[in-house]
Amino acid sequence: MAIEAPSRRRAIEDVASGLFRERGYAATSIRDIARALDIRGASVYAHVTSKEDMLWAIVERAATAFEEQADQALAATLGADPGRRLAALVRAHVGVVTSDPEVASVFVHEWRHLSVARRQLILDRRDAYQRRFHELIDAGVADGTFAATDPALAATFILSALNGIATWYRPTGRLGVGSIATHFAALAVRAVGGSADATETRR
Amino acid sequence: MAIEAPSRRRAIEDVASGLFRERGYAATSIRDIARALDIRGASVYAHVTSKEDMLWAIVERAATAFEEQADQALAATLGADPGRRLAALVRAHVGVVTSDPEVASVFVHEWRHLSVARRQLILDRRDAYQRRFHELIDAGVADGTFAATDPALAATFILSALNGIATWYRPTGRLGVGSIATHFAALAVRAVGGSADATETRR
DNA sequence: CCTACCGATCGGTAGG
DNA sequence: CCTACCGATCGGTAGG
Repeated sequence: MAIEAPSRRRAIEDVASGLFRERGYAATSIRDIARALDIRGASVYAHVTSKEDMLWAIVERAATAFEEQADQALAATLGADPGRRLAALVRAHVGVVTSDPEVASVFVHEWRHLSVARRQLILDRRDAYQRRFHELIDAGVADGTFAATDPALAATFILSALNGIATWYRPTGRLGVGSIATHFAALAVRAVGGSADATETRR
Repeated sequence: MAIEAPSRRRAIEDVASGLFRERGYAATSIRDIARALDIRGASVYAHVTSKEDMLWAIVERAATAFEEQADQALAATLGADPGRRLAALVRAHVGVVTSDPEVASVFVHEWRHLSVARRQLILDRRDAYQRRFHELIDAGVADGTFAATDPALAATFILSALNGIATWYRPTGRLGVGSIATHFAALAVRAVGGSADATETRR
C-alpha cells in the first residue's frame, strides 16, 4: 500500500552525497553518514563494502546521467545549426545538475578521492563529455555561426560555468530551473559569438 | 651572497597550498606537509599554530590579491565603457589565478573548512568581490552596451568560468597567460552581449 | 627542529 | 542492524 521505499543502499548514497557536497568526501566520516540515518557506523557496512565504493557509485551515476542527457539533446537536434545544438546541450547539462545537485557536485569535485584506476576511468569519460561541447563549437566556428575562438578553451569556459551551478543551486532559490537553463544557454551561445535567438525552445 | 630565502612560514604555506590544491585540505595531514619539507610533523608547529591557521593565511592572502587587482583594474578604466571595464576585471582575475594557481584554488574550494567565523568573513568578501562584476554588468545593461540578462546570474556564470582556471591551469600548458586572459575577456564580454572589440588591450 | 607521546577519531571486521 | 573491538592515523603538546 505504501509507496515502495527506495533501496536502503540508495538511501545511504543520497545521505552521503548530501554530506559529501557540504563538507567534502575526506571530511565526512562513515559515522557522520550513519548518524544522519540514525544507525551505528558499523551498520553502514551491511549495505556498502567501503567508503570509496559509495563515492564510486555516486560518481558513476552522475557520469551516466550527464552522458545520457547530452546524447539525447544531440540526437534531438541533429541537423540543426550549432547555436541551437549548443543551447540544447547546455539545457541538458543544467537539467542534470539541478535535478540532483548533490550528486552532480560530488561528480564535479570529489572524483580525485577515487583510486587511481577509477579516477582515470572518470577522467576519460569527462574528456569524452567535454568533447561534445568542443566539437559543436568547432562546427560553429567552421560554418561561421560562431566567432573565431579557441574551441577547447571556450568549451572549458562554458563547462566551468555550468558546473558551478552544482555548487550554488538550491531548489528554493530566486530563479527556477527553466529560467536558469534559458539564461545559461543564452550566455553560453553568446560567449562563442553565436546568436542568442538560436537559444529559445519551442513549447 | 645567496638570495634571501623566503620566511620558513611562507615556505610551509607554499607547500601546503600545493597539497591542498591537489588533495584537498581535509585529505592533507600535517605529516604530509612535513614530509614534503623533509622535517617531522611536530616541527611544523614551530612555525604555525594550527592547521586551520595555515588555511586561513592562504585564503586571506588570496582574497586580498583578488581585491587589490580588481580595484586597480577598475581604477585604471574609470570612465571607460562597461565592456572595456569588464574585460579589465576579467584580465585582473586571470592574472591573480595564473600567478598563483595553488593559492587561488585553495581560496575557491577550501574555505568551507574554516571555522564558522572565518568562513563568514570570507563569504562576505567573496560577495563584495562578485558585486564588482554584478554592478559592471548592471551598468552595461542600463546603457545598452550589453544585452538584457539577469546581471547576478551573468556575474555568477562568468566568475565560475574564471575560477575554473585555478583547477586546470598549469604553467606548462598549451596556452600562455596572456592568451588565456585575452580569450576569457572576449568570452565573458560576449556572454553578456557586449562587443569583443572592447576587449583588446593596447600594448 | 627533534623524540616521545597524548586522546580522539578514522575505516573496517567479527560475530552475532 | 547491533556491540565490541582492531590497528592506523590524526592534530597537537611537552620538553628539550
